[in-house]
Amino acid sequence: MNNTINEVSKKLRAQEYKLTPQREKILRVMLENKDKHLSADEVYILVKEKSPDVGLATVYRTMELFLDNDIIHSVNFGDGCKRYEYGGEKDGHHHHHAICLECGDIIEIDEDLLEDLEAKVSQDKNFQITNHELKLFGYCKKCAD
Amino acid sequence: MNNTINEVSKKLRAQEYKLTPQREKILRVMLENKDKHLSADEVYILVKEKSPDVGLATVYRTMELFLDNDIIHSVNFGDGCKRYEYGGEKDGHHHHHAICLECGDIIEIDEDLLEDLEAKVSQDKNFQITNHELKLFGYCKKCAD
DNA sequence: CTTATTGCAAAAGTTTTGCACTATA
DNA sequence: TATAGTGCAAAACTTTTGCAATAAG
Repeated sequence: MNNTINEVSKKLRAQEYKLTPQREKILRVMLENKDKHLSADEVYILVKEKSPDVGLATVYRTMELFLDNDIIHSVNFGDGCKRYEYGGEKDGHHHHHAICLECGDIIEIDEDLLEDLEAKVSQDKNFQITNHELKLFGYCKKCAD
Repeated sequence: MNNTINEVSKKLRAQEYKLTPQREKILRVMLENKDKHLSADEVYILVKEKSPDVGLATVYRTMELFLDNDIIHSVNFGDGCKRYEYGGEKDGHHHHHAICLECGDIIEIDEDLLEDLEAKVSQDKNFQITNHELKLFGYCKKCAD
């Protein structure tokens, strides 16, 4: 993890940004919650637990900075706020989500499986695809009728 | 179009809801903008042009009603607000979107092409899929390098 | 008449911004 | 000591809600 933090620090410095103590704390929270989809407020609460003197505005500004520098990416599940996950867009196409309409559980789908579709769209529509986002809605094992 | 309005009216009455004049005006705006993705505020502005005495709260409440009754569906492009499009979820899996990162253009993709992927996910994860949402990001013909 | 629906204004929730203060190179 | 970064509070936006007035069966 410290290795990752160093890499991020380097990436930021390359763009003349600093990895300040606050930003590092926020980054640590993102790394410790790689599997979750945290809202800005949730990040804020988690950061506050260990460092009570970090402001919510700093969290928002840091998320924006991390997004711009491709350190995190955001997803929107339509629940009223943006959610963030460690890992940039340019790290390649990332995983999909299956969202249970009953219990709200989110299942990660690591396989890609969109190559054929993308090939067709790129050809038919003359659209150069750099990334994608797929959400499947339905019912998980527990909740299926 | 009047035909569609009658169908919606029937659908609502079946659930003991009325197609009030306000709701009909909102529905007309949705029908006149089938190809667009309107925010609540944009719908409000369009409705106001012809009927200045309709309130924004009514637009929000009507969108909720139309969503519940599968008359419209919503999409979220991460720009700070929900967007709505005529046509329900249950009308079958609907089209995908290719979003140009340069000019913001949204290209509709009518083909589905996700059957194989869904079959695999449903089997591997034991997840019963009822709908999906796919966004492709990249560069359109005009903007491609 | 009785109940659903509406408009308005207020409230709630998320995100952004202005500004004075602080840390840091 | 310049400049980037921060915390706080205020503002901006989207969405929801309470409530009295209205409309419609």
